[in-house]
Amino acid sequence: MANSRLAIAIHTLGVLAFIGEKSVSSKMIAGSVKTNPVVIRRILANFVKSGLVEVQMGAGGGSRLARPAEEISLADIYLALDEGDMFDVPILEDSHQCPIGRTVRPILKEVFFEAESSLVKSLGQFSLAEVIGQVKERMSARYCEGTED
Amino acid sequence: MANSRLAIAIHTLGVLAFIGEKSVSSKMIAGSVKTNPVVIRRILANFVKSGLVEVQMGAGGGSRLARPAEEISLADIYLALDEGDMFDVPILEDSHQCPIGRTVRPILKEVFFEAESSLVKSLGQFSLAEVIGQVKERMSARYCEGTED
DNA sequence: TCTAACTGTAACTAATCTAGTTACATATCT
DNA sequence: AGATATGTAACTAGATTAGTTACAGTTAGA
Repeated sequence: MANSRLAIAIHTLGVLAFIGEKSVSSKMIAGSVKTNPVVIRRILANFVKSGLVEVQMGAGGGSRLARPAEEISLADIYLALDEGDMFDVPILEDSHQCPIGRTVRPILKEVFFEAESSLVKSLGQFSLAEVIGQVKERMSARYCEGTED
Repeated sequence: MANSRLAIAIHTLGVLAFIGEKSVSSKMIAGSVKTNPVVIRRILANFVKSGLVEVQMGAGGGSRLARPAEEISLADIYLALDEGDMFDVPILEDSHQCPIGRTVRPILKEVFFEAESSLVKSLGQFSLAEVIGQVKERMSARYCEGTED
């Protein structure tokens, strides 16, 4: 498995947080993330829907955070992407011969729901502001050393 | 996203736990899970590698748990599947123009590692025995009522 | 020792998902 | 009007998953 949507999403909002008040175009963000502007716009559409981002169309338009980066957690970002369940549990009809197969699904559903909730809770402990804060720290440290790790 | 491997894997070990001492063929398990025996054998191969299951080849062979179901947690099962990172973080070369892009990757790696650890920890709170115990409970409840939910 | 019942694994297909891309209608500023 | 944005549909390429067939190797038991 491996899905880079969450990483791209956080990076995208990170750019908005970094820039601040000004509107940023999807083209600029795409440059930072190194992908196509349409990919960025698709992700931004999720954020508009969940109220994390405000977008302005037309010349000089672009997007910016709808609230301070301190008040946006990584859980907010993850949930805004609306990716659905992390683990799938195949449906077996009631007519299925094996009683285990007929019975185990709701139990697994519950367990997976709890596991995914733990993940979201963990993501909720970090704010976008903290992530950007760390980026700034490392950027300046790197600049002073004049070298990469 | 959606991956049913974990559900199939737990179901598979559940059958082994349910049967107990006797060896169970991949064909039988496949019948319960409603899939192909090869799919089951592929998953069983992961469990053999991590020591959760013992397999015997040849006539009358099959697989069984290598230790009691009480001592197998859902985290053990998840980790045995060896699915790699849940979230990918694209690599941007040091030469990449945007400093955010160059710097954010290790930070996201850390955050995602913690989030995934929380998920594993949550899975670790359930044992295979508990899952099978609940299956048995619901099976008998269902039998008594003579109807489905 | 032969046979039937197993596993291990390679190879292929079909379905699904993600990312990337082009294209174009629509909106907005100057 | 013209330049600059977004929104979104449509297509392609690549990766991944599940399902399937096929077959070599292993083992128990008649």
